[in-house]
Amino acid sequence: MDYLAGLNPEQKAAVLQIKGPVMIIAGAGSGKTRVITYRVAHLIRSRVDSFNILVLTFTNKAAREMRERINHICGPEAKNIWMGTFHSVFAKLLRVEADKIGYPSNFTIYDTDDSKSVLRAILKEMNLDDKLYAVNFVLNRISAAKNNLISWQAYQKDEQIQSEDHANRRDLLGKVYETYAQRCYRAGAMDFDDLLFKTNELLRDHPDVTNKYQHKFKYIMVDEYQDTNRSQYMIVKRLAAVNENICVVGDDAQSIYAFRGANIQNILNFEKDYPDLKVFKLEQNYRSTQNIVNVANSIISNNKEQLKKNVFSEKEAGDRIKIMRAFSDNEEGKMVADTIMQDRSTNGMKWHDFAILYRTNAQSRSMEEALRKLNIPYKIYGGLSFYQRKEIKDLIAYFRLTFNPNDEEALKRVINYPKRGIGDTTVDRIIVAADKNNITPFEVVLQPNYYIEKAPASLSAFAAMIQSFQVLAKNQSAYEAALYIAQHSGLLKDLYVDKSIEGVNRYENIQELLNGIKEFSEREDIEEKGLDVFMQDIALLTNDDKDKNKDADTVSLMTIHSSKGLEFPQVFVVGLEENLFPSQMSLNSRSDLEEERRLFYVAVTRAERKLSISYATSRFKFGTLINCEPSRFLDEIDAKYLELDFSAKPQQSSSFFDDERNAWSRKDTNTKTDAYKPKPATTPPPVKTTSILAKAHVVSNDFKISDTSNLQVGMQVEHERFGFGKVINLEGNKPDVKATIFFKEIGQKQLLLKFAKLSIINGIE
DNA sequence: ACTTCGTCCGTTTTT
DNA sequence: CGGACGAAGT
Repeated sequence: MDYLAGLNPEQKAAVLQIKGPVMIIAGAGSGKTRVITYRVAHLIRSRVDSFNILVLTFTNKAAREMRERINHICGPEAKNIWMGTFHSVFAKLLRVEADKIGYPSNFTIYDTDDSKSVLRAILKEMNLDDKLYAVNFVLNRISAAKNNLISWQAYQKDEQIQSEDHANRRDLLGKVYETYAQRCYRAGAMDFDDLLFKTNELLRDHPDVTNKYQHKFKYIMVDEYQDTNRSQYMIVKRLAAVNENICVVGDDAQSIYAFRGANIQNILNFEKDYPDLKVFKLEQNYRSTQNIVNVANSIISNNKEQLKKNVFSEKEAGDRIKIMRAFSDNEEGKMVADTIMQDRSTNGMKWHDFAILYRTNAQSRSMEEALRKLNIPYKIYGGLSFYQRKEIKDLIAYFRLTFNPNDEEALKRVINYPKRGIGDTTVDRIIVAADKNNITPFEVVLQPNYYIEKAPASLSAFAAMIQSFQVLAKNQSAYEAALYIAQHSGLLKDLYVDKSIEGVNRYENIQELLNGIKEFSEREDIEEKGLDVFMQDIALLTNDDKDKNKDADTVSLMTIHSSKGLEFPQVFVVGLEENLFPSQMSLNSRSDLEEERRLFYVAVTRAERKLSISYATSRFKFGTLINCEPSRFLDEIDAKYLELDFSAKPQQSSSFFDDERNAWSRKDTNTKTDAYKPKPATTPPPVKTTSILAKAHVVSNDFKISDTSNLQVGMQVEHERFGFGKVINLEGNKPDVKATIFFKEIGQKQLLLKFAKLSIINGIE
């Protein structure tokens, strides 16, 4: 029982309570992960079969870390535990049970880009106003519906929803949702929300299946429970219904994902679901100094809705929290970089002891620039992940198509990449034919001449190629198949030819992916090593996956959202300005604002020893400079914990920041509104630059378009815009003759004669 | 069929 | 400022 020794009484009690419903309210830095891992270890030591344990997390990283730690304590038994993100665990389950809901077990997982692309196509087909039906809006709406377990049928029947859509002149949203759902189904694809939504349908409609998993997962633990949405909530509730050995862990103060459907009520009301619930509160913070904890507490106390708890620290009081004011976003970056430079040498710290946290990804730019200037090594977390890069998605699209030829998005992505003469019009014809005949686009491609007019021969070649991939993928290892596909699709060559910096980069990325697949192929610990297995949850992987040099000594930059669960000796929270943090979007409702405040709470509680908070009084937004006022959140912190790092005015009034805010409004009462108007009226109309170049050549009086069918090398010609030139080469056949012409004013150009308007001046000199 | 250029648009946050 | 999309040119 050695693992219990290092726990405080509350932690220990939570670990030991393995039967029945349990809720652990874990304040920031209170040793939550330890408690979960030890609790799992304790389950196994208590002779619970590891096959009967399910642990759900929100990020792959959390799952991986936890598995490692449990592995450490329990050894190989850990492997049998179902542990992972909601999305990956239920994707796995759905692949097993796919036939029950009419899906192939190798269904594709559409990422957000895929979903948007499907929607764009639908909205276009339906001829809907792209202002009213903005893709992002529509996707959010559908996503919200799914997360609340509202099917498209229910959506269309729901009077409240319908009247709301009607009032907004978006009557066809329900129809869009329906088409979207059908399109995904036809493609054998599920989006992120479907993974949970369909799991719910499966469990709802198949009692035998539900029963099976209820008895399999006798012990269920859910991390970050405050971030669950209705869909996740219902899955957990169903699975736990028989044994009720359900343990949820979370912190209502750190619920920051309402925007994607998380419902904080799930944790606030958990007790109502399980009356004989045992609640444990972990209130001692082992991470941060007292000052930091106190600041965090004073921030969160402004929220109305919360479970009451008293987070405290017994560490030293620590430094006061430094508030920095900058005059611009660039200066803010400079101040942060300077401070890092200085503190590192003064206090003998490592680069990796520092983190810079911001509200929006766009803010990383000014920080990066400042760090680069001082040669400070840094790493940006989040942003677009390896798997979101174009070249990676392209190759993966070939893989997807190989295993699921119905995957329409994958098909559209690669049917003409690399270029093989299948243009948009042909693709449109394919889609139309597929819709009309109620078949998948790939089936059209298999018999192009039967379904569409004027099918290019390259279509059949493309189909044959994909089919050859299918055969190959069955018989070869993941690596062999992947390499073959990369080569024979032409993708590898296409990238190889591009010798630009980005081109070389892309080529290297592909190599890196292939290496990753190779490693996968050589793994000893799994049975099935086909490319299809590798592919299964690749859509669910995110950035932190292939961190080869995660030990590198660098400053960390990331959004506050992605910092959740992490901790750093010294933290900078930047951009504490009205309309940025709190975000402008959150100012309309109390609950949104409270979520912003929780986000601030999360940011502050990442710091172990030192915390600096900064704001700028002006910054660039969409390329224009705007004025900013300090965030209201700054006022909410008790001033006694603060240290203002600029020549502060005498603090006679209750709040310094009030002064500054008033100063702004006195100076310019329109600051707020001006900044967010699309374009200030003062901006002069943009100067047309095109005509200047275009008119560089004045056409001769006797310019008339000649018949160029007998054009020969060496002839002098005149072009409307390019001026006088000499033909230096001709290539290509009949209608597609391409001429290379050297123009006196402009230089060498390639022109297609069937389009070019040329006047022949004279013959060969 | 493909390329290039101009316009419009917008940003939270992510599995 | 940067990406996404449509129009016009090649």
